[in-house]
Amino acid sequence: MRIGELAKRAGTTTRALRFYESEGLLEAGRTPNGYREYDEHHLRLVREIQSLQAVGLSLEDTRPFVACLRAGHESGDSCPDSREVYRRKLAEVDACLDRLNTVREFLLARLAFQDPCLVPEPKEFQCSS
Amino acid sequence: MRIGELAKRAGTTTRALRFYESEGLLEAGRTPNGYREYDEHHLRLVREIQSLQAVGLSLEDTRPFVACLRAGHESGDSCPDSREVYRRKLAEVDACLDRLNTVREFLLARLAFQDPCLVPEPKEFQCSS
DNA sequence: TGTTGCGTTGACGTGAGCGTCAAGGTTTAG
DNA sequence: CTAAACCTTGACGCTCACGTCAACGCAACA
Repeated sequence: MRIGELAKRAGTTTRALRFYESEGLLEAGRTPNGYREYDEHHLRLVREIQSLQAVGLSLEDTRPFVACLRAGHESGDSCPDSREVYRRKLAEVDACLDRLNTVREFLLARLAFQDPCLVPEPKEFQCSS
Repeated sequence: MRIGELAKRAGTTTRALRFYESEGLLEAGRTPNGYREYDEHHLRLVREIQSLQAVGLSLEDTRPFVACLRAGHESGDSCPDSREVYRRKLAEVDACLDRLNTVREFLLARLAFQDPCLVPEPKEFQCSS
């Protein structure tokens, strides 16, 4: 199938697919006229990437999973590198939960009373996912 | 005091202070030679902005607090607009906590077993703070 | 007088993951 | 034959809160 169809079937855009390729995540074959050519295996890879992104992993973090699938494993997270990414992300999530709970307490307190002196935190504060 | 001293006392940079001014958050006076001129009140405003940013509020969100202080209130969060920002942020944080807990469960499950089919979520997923 | 260290504006860079043209070639339907 | 609907590469845009020059003016000290 060509890029438009793959995009449609995966529920994404051609731009995203070309971007994945530019990042070395999705190597496509080419037809004689230069069009990209994909198969079901590619669809599987794209779905894997999407699932992982939905959990908050960066594109870079999906790399080991894609490699794992391309290495022939039936699931992308059965390789050590993938599991390491899971562990790292879990730690991030835990830290983020702690931080957000603190923030939540702060907001509740501020909405309840007034003026308890603001205490700026260690600045290392970035929770996203 | 001039911009360098204010930056030092607030623990920030001159670039940030100029940026706040360009955003209309921090209006400075000018000496005859064109230098910006600040006082203790400005320092208070900068500290307010920093505290709020540390809790995960955007610069845009700090606007009502700054306005509240400039309106003469002793605390920036005693005005209705400020409290509304708190409430909105609290809702965001709650949604984020829910989402992160889901992600956490997912990661734990994946690290424990293998291969339970990935379920991509509603895509409206962005937790940051 | 020269140097160092302040200040000024302006403009481009950063990161993530694409969106959105631009300017063309190809294929397909009518 | 032609127009629509695909495809190609390349390049700039977007968000956010500044960082980092560049090129210059002003001030203080030896």
